[in-house]
Amino acid sequence: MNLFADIRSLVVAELTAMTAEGALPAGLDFANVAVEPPRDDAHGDMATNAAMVLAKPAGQPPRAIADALAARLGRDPRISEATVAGPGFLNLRLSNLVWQGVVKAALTDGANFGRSTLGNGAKVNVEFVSANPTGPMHVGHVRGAVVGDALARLLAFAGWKVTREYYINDGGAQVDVLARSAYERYREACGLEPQIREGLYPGDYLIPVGEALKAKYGTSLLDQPESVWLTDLRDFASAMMMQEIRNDLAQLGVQMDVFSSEKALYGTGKIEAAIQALRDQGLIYEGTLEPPKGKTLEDWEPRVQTLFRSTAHGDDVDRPVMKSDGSWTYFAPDIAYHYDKVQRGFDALIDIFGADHGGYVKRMKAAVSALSAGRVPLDIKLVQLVRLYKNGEPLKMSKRAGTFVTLRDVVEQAGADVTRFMMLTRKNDVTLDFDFAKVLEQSKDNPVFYVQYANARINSVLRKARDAGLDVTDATLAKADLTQLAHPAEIDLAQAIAEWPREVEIAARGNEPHRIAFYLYELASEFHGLWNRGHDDHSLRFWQEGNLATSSAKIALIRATGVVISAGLAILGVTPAEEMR
RNA sequence: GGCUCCGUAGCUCAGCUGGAUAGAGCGACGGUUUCCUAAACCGUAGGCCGCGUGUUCGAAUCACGCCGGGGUCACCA
Repeated sequence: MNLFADIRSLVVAELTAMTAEGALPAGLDFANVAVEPPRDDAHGDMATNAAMVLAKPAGQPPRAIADALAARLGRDPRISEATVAGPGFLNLRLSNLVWQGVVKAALTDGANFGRSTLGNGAKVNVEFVSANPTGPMHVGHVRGAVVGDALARLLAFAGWKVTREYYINDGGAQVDVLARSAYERYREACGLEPQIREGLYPGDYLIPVGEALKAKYGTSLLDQPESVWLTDLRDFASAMMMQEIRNDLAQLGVQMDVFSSEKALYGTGKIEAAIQALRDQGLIYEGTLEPPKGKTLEDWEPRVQTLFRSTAHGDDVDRPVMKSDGSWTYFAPDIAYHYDKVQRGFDALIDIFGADHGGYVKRMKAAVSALSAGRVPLDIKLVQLVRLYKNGEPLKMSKRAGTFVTLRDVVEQAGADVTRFMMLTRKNDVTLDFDFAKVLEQSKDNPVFYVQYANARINSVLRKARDAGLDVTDATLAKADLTQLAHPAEIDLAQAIAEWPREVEIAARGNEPHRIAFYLYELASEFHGLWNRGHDDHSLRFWQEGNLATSSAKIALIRATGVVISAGLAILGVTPAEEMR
C-alpha cells in the first residue's frame, strides 16, 4: 500500500466527479496534481496543490476550487479534516484509523511492505564496477560497487526486472602489460630475478600468478620470446584477477548476474556490426578533428580517422572509433557492448561510472540513442571520489609507494555493513569522506550505528515481551487492537512508516539509492525520540506491565518500524543488527 | 577555452514533479538516567540557499549569464 498514492487517487476521483457535475470545465489535466506531506506538520498530514494547479486552466479562483474540493474530501472516512490555507493549499488531516492501518499493513506485508510496481516489470540493466582485470579492487571501486548494487536492489524492490552486469575491460593494452608483469613474476617463481620495468604493474598480488604459471608451465616459458606466451599469459592472468575481483565483490556482498568480456567482442563481427548500424544512419565518416580549444598540445597533428557523428545525438564533438593505424579505439567495442545490451531487449540501461569518466557520458548516450532509435534511455551515474581519513587525518595513498588501499583493506577494517551504509550517505555526485575511526564509532555521529541501534532497541523490547509470554509474531501483532495507538507521538512514528512506500518510489524514479539511507536515519530518529519520551511519560513505554492489550498495540507499532528498517537495510545490502555489542 | 559536477547554519550535508515560516548531524550553550540499552533524547543560539536576470500566482528547486571550487578534454582504457 502507498497511502499518498491512495489519497491522490481520491483527490483525482473527486476532481473527476466535479468535472462530471460541471463544477469544473471538461478536459482538465490532473497530471500535476500532487499529494505530499507538508513541510510543516502543523499544516496537516497531507497537502494537495490541486486548486492552485487547476485555477488557471479552469478559469476559477484557487480558493473556490479548494473550498469545493475540501467539502467533498471531508466526506471520506479517511479524512478527518480538510482545510484551505494560504493561496489555495488544501490541507488534509487523516483519521488515526488510517495511520493504525499503516501499522497493520506493515505487519501483514512484512518484507514486502513498500514494494512497488512502479517499474511495471520493465527490464533494466545496471552496469557497474567494470574494473580492469589487472589487479585487486581498490578503494576507488568500492563506492561504485555499493551504489550499483544498492540501486539494483532498489529497482528490483520497485518493480523492475534487474540485471547486474560487469563489463570486463580485457581487450586493450593494459592486459598486455598485465601479461608482461605476470611473466616477470613467473621468472621470479622460477628462481630468477624479476625485472619490473617502468610501466609494468609492480604489485605483490601478481606473485601468486607467477607461482601458478610455474605450476602450469614448469620452466618451459623461460627465455621464450613474448610472441610465444603473451596471449596465453594474458588470458591466464586476467582470469586469475577476475577471480580475485569476484572474491572482493563477494566480500562486499555484491553478486553480479552477467560478466561481459570486451575481448570476446573482437573477431565476432559484433563491433563491425555496431559500427555498420551507425554507418547505415550516416553517422560514420572519415574526417579530422579540431584540436581541443584552450588546451595546448605540443604534439598535436591533424589525423584522418573514422569518426562517429555523436554531435547528431547531443555530443559536443564527434568521436573517433578507429585509430589512424586502423585498429579500434576503446569506444568502438563499448559501442558494440551497449548495442548488445539494447539487442538483448533491455528497456533501460544504467551505467555507474567514476567521476573521471565524466567526459565519456555524452558520447555513450549518443551511441545508445542512435542504436536504439531513441527507444532505450541510458542513465549514467557518475560516482565521485571517496576521501579516506583516519582520525581526521587524510590517508596518503600512492600506488608507487605500495600504500594504496584495496577494497579488501576497507572491508576488513570497517566491515561490509558499515562500508556499504557509509557509501550511501551521500548522493553519488558529491565527494564522500570516509574516516576509518569514525565509521566504527558507536554514536549518533555514525548513521550506521544509529539505525542499527534503533533496530536493536526494538528487538530488545520484543525479547522482553516474548519472555513475559506475549505472542510477538507479526501475524498476531497485526490483530492487536491498534486503536490504542492514539498518542500524537505514536501517530508520528506511524506516519514515518507510511512514508516508506513513497520514499521507495522517489528513490527508484531518480535512481538514487542514497535516499533510502537518509530515510532510515529519519525513521530511526523518530523511533529514538518516542523511546525516550517513555522516560517522562510511562504511558508511552512500549511494554506496559500487566496490560497485554495495550502492550500488543505498542509493540505492533515498533515491530512495524523494525519491518521497515529491515526492508530498507536489505536494499542497502546491510544486515540488521539484533543487538549491539 | 569546451563539457560536467559542486556552492544551503561555524563544519559535514539532506531538501521530491517548483509550494506555505528552508531541515538534519557535528561543534557551542542549557537540560533529561530509582523506569524497555543515556551508545539515546529534549531545548537554545546560528541562514542574502554563491551573485544577477528571467519564467511563474509562487524559485534553494526551472532557464540564461557571471563568480568560486573539483573532475575531464584527439590514434589511453
